[in-house]
Amino acid sequence: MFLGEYLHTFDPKNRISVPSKFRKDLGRVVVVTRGLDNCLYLYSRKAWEKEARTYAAEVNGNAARRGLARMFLAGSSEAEVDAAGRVLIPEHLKSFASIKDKAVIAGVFERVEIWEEKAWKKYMNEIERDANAFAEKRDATH
Amino acid sequence: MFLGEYLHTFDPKNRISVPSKFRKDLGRVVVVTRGLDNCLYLYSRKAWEKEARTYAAEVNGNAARRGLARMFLAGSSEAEVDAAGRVLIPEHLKSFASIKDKAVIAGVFERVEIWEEKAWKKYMNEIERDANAFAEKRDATH
DNA sequence: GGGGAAGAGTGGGATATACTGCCATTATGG
DNA sequence: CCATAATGGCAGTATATCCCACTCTTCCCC
Repeated sequence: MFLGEYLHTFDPKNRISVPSKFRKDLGRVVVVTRGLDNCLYLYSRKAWEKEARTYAAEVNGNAARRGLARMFLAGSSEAEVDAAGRVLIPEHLKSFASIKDKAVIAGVFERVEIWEEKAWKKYMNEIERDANAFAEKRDATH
Repeated sequence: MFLGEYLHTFDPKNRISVPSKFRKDLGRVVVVTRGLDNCLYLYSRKAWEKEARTYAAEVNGNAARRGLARMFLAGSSEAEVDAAGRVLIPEHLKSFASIKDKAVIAGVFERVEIWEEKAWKKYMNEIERDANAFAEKRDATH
């Protein structure tokens, strides 16, 4: 279970350190992929496989499902957490999330998210402002 | 299981190198064929046979199935990965995908796809733009 | 409160490997 | 038999991967 938010910086080789509190649950092998709202998702190997299986079943589905499956699967990158607790993020994922060097790493229960610093702040401001309205909408679907 | 995306370039003789991470799973003998959305599919011999069998069962199906089956089966071309990790792509397949020299090689779980660089970028941009909407829709089915 | 130690986050250098252009050798066909 | 194309191999360059080193904070013990 991942909680909290951390501000870390990429080194010149596109590596970023995983918050130490997340390391145990993430394990040695992790998977990064494109996520919604222009952030990156970081999963433990096991958690990722669960997601991946549902997408893998859709690579021959209709255009929309096919597209999402490609975005998720081709956007995935398996990486090992190195001895210093860092993971390597491929260039195309880093640029997908518009990250230069500062990034927010946020724990969202069962997955970890990586956000461009300013995008995170902007998003959080909007959410806070609209929190009540969101709660109403969300409630309506249940 | 193939994951990730790579940008490689064709040499003057229509050969392109397979990302090193894909080589083990693809094996020495591979099959290239026409795919959906104007890209090429690349399979290991074994995986291709499995796909081919499902299409073969449809050559007498309705017009749409018949068409897909012909496109897939007639478009197939067997190739060997050479010692340097390259495969030769027939001219007619290369031009089918509108490839000049730069191509994106994407791992999509059980198959590999080869896209013209710009076509891939354009496609991904569209998917990204609509991703949230797709996810909403998909969510509604659960 | 101060000092020390341990852990966390960042940076950099060296070796290995991947990719690709080029050259040689073999096949092909006129 | 020559010309041209196709295949296979070599080697240089760039990139990635691994490992080591430093700083700063935090926590604990004295």
